[in-house]
Amino acid sequence: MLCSRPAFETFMTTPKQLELRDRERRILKTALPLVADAGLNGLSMEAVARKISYTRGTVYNHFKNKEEILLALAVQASSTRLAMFQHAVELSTRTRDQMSGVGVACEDFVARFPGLFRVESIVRSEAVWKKTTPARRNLMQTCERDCFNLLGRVIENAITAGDLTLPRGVQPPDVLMALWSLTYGGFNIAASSPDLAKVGLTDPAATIRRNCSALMDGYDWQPLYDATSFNRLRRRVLASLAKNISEPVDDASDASASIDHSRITEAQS
Amino acid sequence: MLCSRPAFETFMTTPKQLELRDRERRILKTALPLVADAGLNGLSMEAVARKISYTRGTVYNHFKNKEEILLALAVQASSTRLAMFQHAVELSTRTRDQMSGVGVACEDFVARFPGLFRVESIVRSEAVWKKTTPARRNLMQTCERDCFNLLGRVIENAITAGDLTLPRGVQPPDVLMALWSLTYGGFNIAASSPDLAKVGLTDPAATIRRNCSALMDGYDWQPLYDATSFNRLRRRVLASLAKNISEPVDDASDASASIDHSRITEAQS
DNA sequence: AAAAAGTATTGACACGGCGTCAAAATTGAC
DNA sequence: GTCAATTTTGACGCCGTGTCAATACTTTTT
Repeated sequence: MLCSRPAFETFMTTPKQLELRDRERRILKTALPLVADAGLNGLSMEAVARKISYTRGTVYNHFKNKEEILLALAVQASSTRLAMFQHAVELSTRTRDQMSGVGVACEDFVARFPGLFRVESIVRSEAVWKKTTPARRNLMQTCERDCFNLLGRVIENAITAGDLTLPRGVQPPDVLMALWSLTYGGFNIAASSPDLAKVGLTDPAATIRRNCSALMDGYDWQPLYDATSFNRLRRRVLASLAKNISEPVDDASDASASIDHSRITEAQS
Repeated sequence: MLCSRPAFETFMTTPKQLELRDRERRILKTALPLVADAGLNGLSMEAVARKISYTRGTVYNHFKNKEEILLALAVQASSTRLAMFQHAVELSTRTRDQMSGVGVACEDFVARFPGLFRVESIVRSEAVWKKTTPARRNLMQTCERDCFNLLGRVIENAITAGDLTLPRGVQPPDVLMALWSLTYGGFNIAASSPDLAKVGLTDPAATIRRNCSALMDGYDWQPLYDATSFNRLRRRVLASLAKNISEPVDDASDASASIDHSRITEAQS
């Protein structure tokens, strides 16, 4: 996905190689539901191996440990979200609509790939970094930075276009952090507080939507929120995402370093 | 803490009983750093038992499994935060200051008890609920609801006092959710994205502070943000919290159902 | 087409944590 | 000091991890 491999064509594509790649996809596909509904402990090399009818040893040839699998899933999550954000940005010309579109994409991501969303939270909260390879960690960080930069650019464009004027002392990253916190925090709360309805929050996603709009309005980002046009934009973005973005587990085509770490060097700070 | 036991005085306080209670505190005190720096997997009954110089069996007499320990820690986190929020609210008369004070308290909580904050995220993201007893789960939910209600009341008071007028379609819980998302999401992002500084966020806590103020300003919550008076309020709240709120692990005095579940009934939906 | 070289797969091993339970030790009431 | 009640213990069976030498299979070489 994302950074497409230089068109090398048949870069080592013996039948066996293909089988291995396919198995890697199968491993991830198998692992996702395990993590999604029982957390990191729900994922075991044992269970994955059994489900794909191989021995544990074989799974260990693909991933050094279960944290690597988790991180690989997190990379899928991040890169899928990034693709959706990019797509959403491209669908509009006005900066405010671009950012609103990103919000819609975010909501769509959570709704369509709840497992991947869950994985992201787990990766964030648990101590997985220490056990993973630098290669995959970098992949993850690159993804996150790309995402941050993409949205950062939208905000900067808004400023140069005159749609947005930040008050003294507030920088573009601050605004970005606000929107990011609102959606990330919001969806996390929504996903983990079963009875929000009891305290008056019947439709958390709608609340998050409104809050993001309120914040952008608060910063006077033009054109200000208007229900009708927002909903039109929303439908447009959702339709386009549905057409263009598919289940990420099907294209782990370049999960990068996968075979070559049978014996990986430990050298790293 | 919180709901103090009816002043029964010496309600079963043989020396042994005291020893048991004390041990419960020791268990939690021992467990916290384990969870805090290695996640749920870093916490093992084994390790806890060793550290307090008892056998695993004894620890199992106090907590049915490690998830119960985690949840007990989460309850401490929640109730401590609630106490801090209540304290912050009581320190001001104007509703805007009360809510700003809560923000300060929130920041103070994260700064002073990072382990407890970490525990909260883990409890949220991992599948612990299924393995815990209803009693403790209820304790947790009560705590969270109390917190929600406390802040909800502040917002409602703001409306009746005329400090805040919500636009059509926006309810008090929505505003609450916004502030909650901003802080919860923000501190979580700050805690788990090591290099925010590289993307221009050198002081995440300050950013979160600003964002909350911006949001309240966006809703035109009077009196609007003013740097000088905000900082004065902030210092006042911090000072008072430092005096009045202490390390929570020292007073697990009523960790409720603790001894009586040596053999707990499994009956529950 | 057969042998050699290179890979992938396996299953057994040592280890460590979980949760249970009957037996032993301790406690506190009389 | 005795005895019933409670607490503590350690050993058990189970499951998962991560490693590795031996085996099985591919691919390349001749």
